[in-house]
Amino acid sequence: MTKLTPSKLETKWQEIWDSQNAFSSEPDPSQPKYYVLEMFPYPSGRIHMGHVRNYALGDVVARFKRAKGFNVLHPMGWDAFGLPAENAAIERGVHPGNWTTQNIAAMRAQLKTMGLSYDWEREIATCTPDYYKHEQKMFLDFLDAGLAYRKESWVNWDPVENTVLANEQVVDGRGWRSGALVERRKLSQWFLAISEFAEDLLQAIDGLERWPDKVRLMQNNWIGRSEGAELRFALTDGKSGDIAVFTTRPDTLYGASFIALSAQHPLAAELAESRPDIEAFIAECAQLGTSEAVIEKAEKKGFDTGLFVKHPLIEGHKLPVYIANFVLMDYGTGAVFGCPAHDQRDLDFANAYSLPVIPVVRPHDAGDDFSVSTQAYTGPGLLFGSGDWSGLEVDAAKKAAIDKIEELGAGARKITFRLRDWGVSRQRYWGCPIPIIHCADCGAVPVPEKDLPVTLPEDVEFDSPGNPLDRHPSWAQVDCPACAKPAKRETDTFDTFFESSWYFLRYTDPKAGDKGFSAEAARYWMPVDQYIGGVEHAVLHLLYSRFFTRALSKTGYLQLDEPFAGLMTQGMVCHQSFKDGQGNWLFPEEVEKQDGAWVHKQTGAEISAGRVEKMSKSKRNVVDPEHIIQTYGADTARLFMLSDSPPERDLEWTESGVEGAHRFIQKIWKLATVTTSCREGFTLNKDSASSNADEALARALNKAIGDIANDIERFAFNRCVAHLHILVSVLADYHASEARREDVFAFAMGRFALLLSMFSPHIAEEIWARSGGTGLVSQAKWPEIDPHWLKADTVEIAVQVNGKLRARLELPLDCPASEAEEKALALEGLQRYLEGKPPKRVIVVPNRIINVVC
RNA sequence: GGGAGUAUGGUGAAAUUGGUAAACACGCUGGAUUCAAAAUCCAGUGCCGAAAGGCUUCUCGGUUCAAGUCCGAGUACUCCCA
Repeated sequence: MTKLTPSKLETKWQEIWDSQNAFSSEPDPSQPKYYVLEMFPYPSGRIHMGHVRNYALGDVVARFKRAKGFNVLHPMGWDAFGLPAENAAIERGVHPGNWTTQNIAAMRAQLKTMGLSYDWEREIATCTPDYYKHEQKMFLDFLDAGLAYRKESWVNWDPVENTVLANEQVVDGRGWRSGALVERRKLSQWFLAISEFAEDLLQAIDGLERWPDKVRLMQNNWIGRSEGAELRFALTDGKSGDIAVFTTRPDTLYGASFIALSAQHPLAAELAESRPDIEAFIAECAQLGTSEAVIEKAEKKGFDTGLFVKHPLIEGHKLPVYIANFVLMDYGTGAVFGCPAHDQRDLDFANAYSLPVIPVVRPHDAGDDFSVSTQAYTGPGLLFGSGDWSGLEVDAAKKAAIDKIEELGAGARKITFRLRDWGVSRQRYWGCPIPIIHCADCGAVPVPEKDLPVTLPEDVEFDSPGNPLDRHPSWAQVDCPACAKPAKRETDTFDTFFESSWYFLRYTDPKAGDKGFSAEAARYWMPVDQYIGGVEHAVLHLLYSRFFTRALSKTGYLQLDEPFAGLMTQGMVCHQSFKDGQGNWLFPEEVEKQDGAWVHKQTGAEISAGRVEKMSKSKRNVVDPEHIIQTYGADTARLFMLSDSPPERDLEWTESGVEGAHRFIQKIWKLATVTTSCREGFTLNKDSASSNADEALARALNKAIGDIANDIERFAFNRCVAHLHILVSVLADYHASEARREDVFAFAMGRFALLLSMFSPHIAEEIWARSGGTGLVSQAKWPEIDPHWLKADTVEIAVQVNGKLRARLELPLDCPASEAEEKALALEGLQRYLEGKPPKRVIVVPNRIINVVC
């Protein structure tokens, strides 16, 4: 027997797949298509276990659908713009482009060792002008369509990184990467009008049936639709004008006791001009950042402006106007009316500034003396002390309130969304240049189409903080396309979510030159039938992609709303973490277990084993896939990834688990080495089977074919591996039995190879070839089940007495209930439980269970 | 603070519609082989019990002939939003 050398075997088959272009795909309207996509990686330079898991999962789906006769598109590429390349440039003096290109080459080589069934002809890298020129054009088209615009906005500014941060990049008021205290700044930025589609993006979630409920809910919450009213409060005491507020609780209007303005509200700014104390308070609020979480946690602070507004319903009643640190300018109108009795935030504020607390909704079991002191009442109930609305339920009162406000001309019904437009400007070099030229006379002028792409200059310096494009001596200096006077290029680049919002479309037609993709290619391949990736992208990436698909449809690129018909979010890859006596993290390969205790391999010092948690470089609880693949082979690594844990759950990587998978592969290899070539055309069926052993093998084989197909469809890959184990032990038993026939065995091994190829394709190809299979197993069709072998003559039925299992009974399949009952009651073992009494009732579930009640 | 999810042997887990709980694997124990070990093979392995038997899916309660699965309350952990 020849020893299994995974690296040799795997390289051999990878070269064959490559040379035959085994996984290339062209549109073919005569065939049903299936688009399998895994989230493309950032080219950090090395693959990690999360990648291995993601791609192993996707490859099962791709290979299975191919075997089932679909024309499968399964591409791979690189999300190649981003900050790490610039950090490398700063730290090591390498150009971000070179760094990225080298990383891509290294990672591509690593990925190729996994034996994934990608159409490498379609590989893309988003940092190439060939890719990003199309998104520059898209941006200009969005601009034309009113889906992109420029506005001044408050941003989270990271003073160390010199860039704008998204709210989710601000953690506890600090930049997620730099840890610097974030400042608020007002900047002119480019925005995409994602909120135009808010209603549609929300409604369409219902149709995403093959998405996890969890993700659908997260998208729902993120969009955050709320129904309410916008109403205007007129300023009083000689001041003209009014303040517009948005509220979801118009029913509590009679309980209003103050108005609160955001510190960024125009009226606040106006007051600050003549009031240094207000200016100082606004500056204090600016320290807080813009994230809702930070604002929610902060102490509620306000500043009395001395202004008053008229209450629209209560004649002669005035409300004071405050500037408050908890009101968001970006949400609603940047102003709220405070009803302390029914909103905790308003109540905290009112108590701090001694404002009245007037309850207007009482719980059903409370009387009109219901009062509120430190706990706001936000539950259901009846209105009271509210004029005509008294006695109404909250929902009815909301409706009545809006009707009244509209009747008075003081406001109107309004729906607002939490979702805000997407700011895409980043003060960064390594991103796609925004194709705009700023002219003193003409303003922001789009770069003419003939001048696209606007490419990044190569000669840039990273020796000081900030955006190198800003400092470049000549790059930004151009003539205005409109008036030809000297002008300046936009030096901001796009948020890197821009590239990942349409890459799945580029894959459908990766060489298209005039547009990012042709409408025909998109029509054939889209939508993505199965998208697979980490749940960390459940909100932003998926939402931006859904928006982009709509925006591109609106601008004539395609006709489609939803890009991803099916979504699967995989769990994390985890590993135990280790610390030495000094509290330093240790790599798993530095420790070993001796007599049940963890010790350092070299020093023998005792090690404390920590939690099993997500693999991360900082905790060193990582295992390098390259090392694993070199040691055990890709077939083993992939098999283990798919074994024990279901895909959506976290997976614990353990050495013993990999070794177990490897033992299984070696057991398979032993069978492979004794496989002979099957006679052409031989099939194991009821005519050719000649012994009990043949029949047992045929039954196991057909059961495995059905079970594995079924379980792949439901992503139960861990169960698939269990079915393989069962089949392999039947194959091994068959080979060891005296009744063995070589042609039967070879036939069964060929079928087994086909099943195995979904998970461990290299060894499967080898078995396929040895057993006389034609062509590649990777291109073979999924076998038909022979129903003859799935029928059983008899079934074992459980017999219960009062719901407790007391006996088992062998009965013919589909035995009539009366006969089954009779036989069950006749069971000797049952009598002692019946104690001679006649049964009160007997329930017979055919082919499953009999329950005797007595 | 709001929302969602999860909880099954020593471990990862399985049980698709309420119908024989623990498939498959890891680990462990014993045996075979070996000068010895590794590897391999065989057997055992939910818990209590010598056995008969009893008990068992986080806890408590409910619905049902029958509950891991459905309903209610609670506990713990995880995730999302704040």
